[in-house]
Amino acid sequence: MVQHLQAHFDAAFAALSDVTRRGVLEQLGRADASITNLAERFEMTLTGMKKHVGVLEQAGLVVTEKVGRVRTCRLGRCRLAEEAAWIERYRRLWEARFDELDTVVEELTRKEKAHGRKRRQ
Amino acid sequence: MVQHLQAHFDAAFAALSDVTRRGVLEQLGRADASITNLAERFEMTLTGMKKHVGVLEQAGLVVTEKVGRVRTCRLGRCRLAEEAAWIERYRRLWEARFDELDTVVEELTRKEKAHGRKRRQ
DNA sequence: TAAATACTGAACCATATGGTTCAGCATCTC
DNA sequence: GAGATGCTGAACCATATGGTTCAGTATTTA
Repeated sequence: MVQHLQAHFDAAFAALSDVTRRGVLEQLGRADASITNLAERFEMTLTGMKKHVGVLEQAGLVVTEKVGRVRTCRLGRCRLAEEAAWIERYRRLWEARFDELDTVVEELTRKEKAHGRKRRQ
Repeated sequence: MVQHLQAHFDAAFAALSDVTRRGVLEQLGRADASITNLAERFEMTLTGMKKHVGVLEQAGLVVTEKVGRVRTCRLGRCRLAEEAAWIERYRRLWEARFDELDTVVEELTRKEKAHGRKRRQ
């Protein structure tokens, strides 16, 4: 279960680590699109775009459906909820860590003052 | 400026896309650590761990300082604020997109009801 | 000063990534 | 049915990734 989550994190963050793919997600947020649409908009070959869509699909961020000869891409069920939560947890950790550091610095400063000038170089 | 931000996104999300690196960040949230510390905890060679730390450092998530023979790693100034914001924006987009879809579905359902049974196969 | 510790760099390896071209194969459209 | 359209798969390419080993160098420590 945990491994499963971790694998999902790997896939989702990796999917987001490319500027084209982030662009595709934003685009699909505005309207569904075919592979051709996306390839044109991002100025690359169909094959190249299909690979990006594949990565996004693998991560659950996009779903596609082929009807006739055109494959339509739309946003998938993955809403990045866990990913957002992970980052939020990290941010709290970060803050706690630096509050702690502030305390240490403050403590040192306090001691410095208490012990006076004799410590100065 | 935008390119700069995009490059940062690339680096940050890529850094987060590995389970070991996410673990290192969580670890450093608890306490600073040397390369040796981290390598032991994550059961890999010093060289391997150093590469991971390098990636995290590149992304600004970690800073390191070598004093004597030990290099200490701690959390860097990057707090993933923009990344969190990006994801939140995406989530709102996602919801808007699906609300819209709901409206369409609702609309269809309404029409279906209005036009009655004659349409049914 | 010798041995242990901590890191570093180069070299290597397998696999992944981000792209391309080219040759299909369906499916529309005329 | 012929041609245009849209996608697909294989093959290729350069570079990156996630690891390793091995041979150092620098710094403690005994």
